[in-house]
Amino acid sequence: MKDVASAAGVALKTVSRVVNGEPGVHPATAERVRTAIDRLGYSRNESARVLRRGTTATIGLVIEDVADPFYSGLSRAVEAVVIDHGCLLLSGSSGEEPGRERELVETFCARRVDGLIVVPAGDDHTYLRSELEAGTPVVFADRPPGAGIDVDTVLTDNVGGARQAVRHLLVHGHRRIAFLGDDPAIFTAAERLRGYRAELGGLFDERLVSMRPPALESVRADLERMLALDDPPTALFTGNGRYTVTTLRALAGRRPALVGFDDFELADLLDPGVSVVAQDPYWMGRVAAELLFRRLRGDSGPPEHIELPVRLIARGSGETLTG
Amino acid sequence: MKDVASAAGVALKTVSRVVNGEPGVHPATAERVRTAIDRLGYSRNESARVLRRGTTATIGLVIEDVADPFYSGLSRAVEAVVIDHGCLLLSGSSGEEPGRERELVETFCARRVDGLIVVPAGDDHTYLRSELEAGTPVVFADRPPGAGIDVDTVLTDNVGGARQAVRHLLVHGHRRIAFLGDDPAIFTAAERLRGYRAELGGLFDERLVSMRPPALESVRADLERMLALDDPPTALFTGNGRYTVTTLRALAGRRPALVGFDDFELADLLDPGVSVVAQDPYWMGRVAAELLFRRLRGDSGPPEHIELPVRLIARGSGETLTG
DNA sequence: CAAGCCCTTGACAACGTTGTCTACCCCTCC
DNA sequence: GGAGGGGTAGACAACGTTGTCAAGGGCTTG
Repeated sequence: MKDVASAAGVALKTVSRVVNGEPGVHPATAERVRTAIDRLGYSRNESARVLRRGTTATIGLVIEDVADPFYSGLSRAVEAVVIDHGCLLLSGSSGEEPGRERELVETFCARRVDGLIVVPAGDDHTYLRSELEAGTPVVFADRPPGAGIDVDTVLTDNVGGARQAVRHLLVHGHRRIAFLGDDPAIFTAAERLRGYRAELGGLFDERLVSMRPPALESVRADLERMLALDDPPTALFTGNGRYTVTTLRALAGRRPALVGFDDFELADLLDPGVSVVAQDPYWMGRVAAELLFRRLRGDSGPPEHIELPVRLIARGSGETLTG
Repeated sequence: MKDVASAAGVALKTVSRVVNGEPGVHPATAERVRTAIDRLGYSRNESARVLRRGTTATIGLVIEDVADPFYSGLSRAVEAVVIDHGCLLLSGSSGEEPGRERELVETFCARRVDGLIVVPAGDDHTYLRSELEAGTPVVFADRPPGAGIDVDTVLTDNVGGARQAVRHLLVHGHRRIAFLGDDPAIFTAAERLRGYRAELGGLFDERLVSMRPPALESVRADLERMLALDDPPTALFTGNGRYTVTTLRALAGRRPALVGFDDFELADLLDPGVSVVAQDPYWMGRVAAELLFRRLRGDSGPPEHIELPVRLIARGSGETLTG
């Protein structure tokens, strides 16, 4: 900028004014400055600007894994809202590791993001306290913060969704309904198990529950074990999109009734189409981001806890009594 | 930091030393400083640091759309490499708009990223010239830069992949092979068309080519038109993952032979399994990122043009002569 | 005991920007 | 003609950090 100023024969401040479109610069001068800028290929140093102004126009997003369609959908929605507000998005994947989640949050804070959207991997967020006290708004998405922290949260109606899935299977005559889901240490998995159990009531049988990481081999083993029971399941409820796909693969052609949590591309093209209770990741991203920007605009009401509904999409796999 | 210094009763510089783990600080002093840091919840202001040091430990990534599995896979790979090098990744989606691509690149440059990985949307990259001259390394991935710019590039062997797909169908007896792909203004689409045409030779028939955005309705219309010909296609070659899925949907149960460019989740679970020539987005991301870091370490050889091979995966859909 | 060295610490400037305050010119109006 | 006002322009400090240089104290060594 100094170079531009001397090239255009004006003071530093005048260049600054031109760059920022501030009024009070003679058109001819402004033109001269712009020419110098183009000629020198100058671009404003954003770090210096941030340092001086104290605001970064940047939002941080911590998700679990960009390559998971649920989170990449959420990511895209957040990015769209962030751009609409003229801001930049910083994002990173925690890979379900609490340490990495914290690292990312701290990196983002060191870069002085104006706000944060976090899909937590861990369940201790006391490390966020000083940042929250400093006034940085934080919105938790998909999973709530750990004990002792109360901030804006956007969740899916996991319990209701699971109940809806199970009820759908019950209505179609199934009595032996298995649940295959993620480690119950993960909030959404635990909630869905809770809904499953509540809806099943007396029909609940813990031998029909398998909860561990969605590796093909382990899912297959659990499935074989269940199907070998005297009273095997006639229907399956899978706890998330990855689980549904892994289960389909493990079934290798066998087709007990199936309802999955999360919609996924091609669910309609399989035979039979896979019935699901669908979340809308794009919507969740939008809601979380809009809420964050409302906070940034100064809304300082009590923390909001939003719960998004799910939608059951029947495609065939949950409507048969074949088991 | 000033507050920390006075709280700990030391000079600014001593705090700086502790924060950066520099040697030459008495352990007891360091401990006192650390206590003060914890108590005040201090975190270093990265902008000031960048301003002073001139290096940001940040890489910028411009892709087409985070929510596309190909790009989210690439994204994840780049992120992994970037983290291994202790850097932060800035990423954004261009949405196939040249203007947005440029905006993103310029935003990243204003934030003084140390390097850039770009999946270009436009075909004029002269705007990058001053940045390149300033010494910022740039790697193009998936698509090459526009005329007049010669930088590191990591592409897929699009022509070879398309030939391989077509050859596979020819070997299985097909003579009427249609191509459904994206707008040929998109580099990869044009290249794949070129490979398709080259491999078909005299069998090429322009009535069997459809190239436009992958909207269900237009794909369906083109497909119906082709299938209504006197000598309709008995096999289809689809130009990318989104196209393959859209085509499957438009086919609505009819199953001419099909080979798609790009692998996709569940391709193996459809009936018949969908044969594809598979790219590896994760690998492309790694290669591009490693190349970028080699440049950052000072490698200043001539621009490299890497072409990654594809792999044909036969799953059944391309091995039948049913049309 | 003095010279010299290492260990620890601090003072200060500089990075590139912008907010504040002031200076100047030209015009209008009394 | 002088006072006042709007339109332009610049000087300067400050943002929070780190690199450079120098100072002080305790130790070793001749």
